Amino acid sequence: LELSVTIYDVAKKAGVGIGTVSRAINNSPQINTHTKDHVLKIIKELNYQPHALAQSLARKKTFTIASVVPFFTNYFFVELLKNVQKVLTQNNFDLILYSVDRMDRMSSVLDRVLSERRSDGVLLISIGINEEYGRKFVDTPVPVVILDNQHAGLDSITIANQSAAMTATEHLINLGHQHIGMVNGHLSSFPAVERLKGFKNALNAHNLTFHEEWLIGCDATEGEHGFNERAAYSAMQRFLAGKTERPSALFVASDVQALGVMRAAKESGLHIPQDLALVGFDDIEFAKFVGLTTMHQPIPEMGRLAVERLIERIQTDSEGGFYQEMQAELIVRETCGAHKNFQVHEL
Amino acid sequence: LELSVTIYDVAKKAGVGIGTVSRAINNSPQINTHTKDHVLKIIKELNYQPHALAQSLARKKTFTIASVVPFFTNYFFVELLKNVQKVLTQNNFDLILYSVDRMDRMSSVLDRVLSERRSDGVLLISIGINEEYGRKFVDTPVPVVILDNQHAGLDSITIANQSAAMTATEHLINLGHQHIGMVNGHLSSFPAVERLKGFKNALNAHNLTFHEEWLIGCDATEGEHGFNERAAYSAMQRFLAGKTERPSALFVASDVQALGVMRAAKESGLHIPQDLALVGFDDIEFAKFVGLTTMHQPIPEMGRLAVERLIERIQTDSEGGFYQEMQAELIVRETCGAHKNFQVHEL
DNA sequence: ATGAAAGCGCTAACAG
DNA sequence: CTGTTAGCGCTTTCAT
Repeated sequence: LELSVTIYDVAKKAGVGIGTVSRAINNSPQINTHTKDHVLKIIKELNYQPHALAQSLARKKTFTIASVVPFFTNYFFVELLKNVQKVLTQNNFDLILYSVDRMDRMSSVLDRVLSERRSDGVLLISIGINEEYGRKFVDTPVPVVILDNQHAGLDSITIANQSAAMTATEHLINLGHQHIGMVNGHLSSFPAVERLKGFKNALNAHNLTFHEEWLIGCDATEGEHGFNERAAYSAMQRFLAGKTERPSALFVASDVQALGVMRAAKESGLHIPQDLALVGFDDIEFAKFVGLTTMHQPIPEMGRLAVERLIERIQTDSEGGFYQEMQAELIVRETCGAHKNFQVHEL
Repeated sequence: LELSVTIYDVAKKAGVGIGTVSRAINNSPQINTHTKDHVLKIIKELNYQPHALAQSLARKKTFTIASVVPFFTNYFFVELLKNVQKVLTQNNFDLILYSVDRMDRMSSVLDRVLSERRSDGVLLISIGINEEYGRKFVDTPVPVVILDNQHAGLDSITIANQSAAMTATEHLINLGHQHIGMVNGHLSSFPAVERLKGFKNALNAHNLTFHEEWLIGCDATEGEHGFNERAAYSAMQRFLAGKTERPSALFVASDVQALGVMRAAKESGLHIPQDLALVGFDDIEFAKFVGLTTMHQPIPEMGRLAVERLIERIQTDSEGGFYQEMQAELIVRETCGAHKNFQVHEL
């Protein structure tokens, strides 16, 4: 209930000026070792802690970064965030987390992040920005890096979506599938667009025709551009109800969606992979558990790279605008039917 | 690349004093509507945004709360955090997130949170604090609320662990099970201790004996007091390898652990629920997907309540120390074998 | 090496 | 109503 002790209290009790106290805590070289020890002792006694906000204001440096994520429920974000946080902590940076649930609130969040100056840098995760904000972010002096999305002129790190989608699709093709559909997120999402391209490319490359009616889109109104279990479940339900002719295999744009597809398939009495082969995308923790064949994203590495890049930008104010693609890797499990004696998760 | 525009720039261009500008942005009643409009127009023109840190310093109020969570990978935290964030946003508060991976770093985080004054309040999620920090937190002027744990003298919100564990266990008993084991987290965790008590109580109440060897503890070295899939998987593997005699049912202290148990059981050729019935705890999103019978925690409500309580404390500096227990609810799905025609998740 | 003083950008009390 | 001024708690010249 005591008012907190300030640098003045320390200075007075130590019999020095506040400048000296400041030098002591910031271990400046311009201080006598002896006085420093003395000041440090007083600090301990008084249990003094510098006021972080005052420091930030004076230093013009906050040692925190702001991260904005879509209102996270997709475990891909979670795993990303976990690693982002980890690397941040290792570098003594704090994290202010903004999560955006409704797209119409996005701009207000972006504006705040841009100009409130509470952070030294911003990390946009899975956030697509329009031209207007692209310009703003390019012009702003605060470093920005985008993860799982991209924008010209801004540091961006993504998975190689197209080639990964091709790999996934070709795996199905190599397994003998000729009738392949795709369940995708909403095309307002960058990854969704890219993965669709890759899917089509694979089909083309193998002289298979792309069936528009086998492209199962997920409702973006359910949030996250349809990249969630529920949206995929509903979409799949509708799809199965409406068609008699269906593909023998599906490339699903994310693991959480694959879960929804599996649920819908099960309810329709379809067996996976016998009746329907599946390959997902992400390799979230749960994928292993349900035997989902999927494209593994190096999530920890992506998080690490993004943060390291951001911190580098902050500390060296180097030029922005680099774009890096990470490679995904096919993890063959059971849902694609690749193994003869597959053991899927059954209770 | 421009240095940011300050309140002085606005004042000068508007031909007023900075006080007036301040009044305009904080919509104080003590300002002429006309001048206010004028100032606001200039603000728009200059694209001025107040410096959040400077505001906080001057106001002695940050409008942000700090939350510390165990290095989150357990989906229970994630869902909690999601709702915490949501309610915070609704109240125009920001979130600084601290996550602690190693317990030995806990104290440094708690110290910082306590005295850096970057936040108006702190929310401890699933964090058990010792006497020393308990005292510190009780003495500090900054409001604290603890979620999913408790400490005397501090606002705490938990699920009614004991009675929920009893309910879960009794469900198994009512289904006819006489040989019931429990897989638990590490006993350094408050919920683990409470749930064990409830488990034993249920056994006692029904004249069933508690078998120490059927108490399957999870390794806390894997983090989160053993409340994770991996730890449970390993523990279950060891258990199944070592015993010939095993219980016919298991109460599992969390859903993520139940997932690990299921994985181990499957690998040992055990069928669930025929060979082994299971009831979990939490009702995370995936529980439904795998047909896990479990104790549902009202996670959104808990998050909401915690934040609302914290904000109330912040805004009214009322007394702390209230303790609230929320009730869990049994959700019967398939893993307990309750339904005759159960449909478990199978591919 | 150290104390004094000038900010950092804003709010709020104080005169008018 | 509005301008001026004194902080908020710290860092950082600038003298000494």
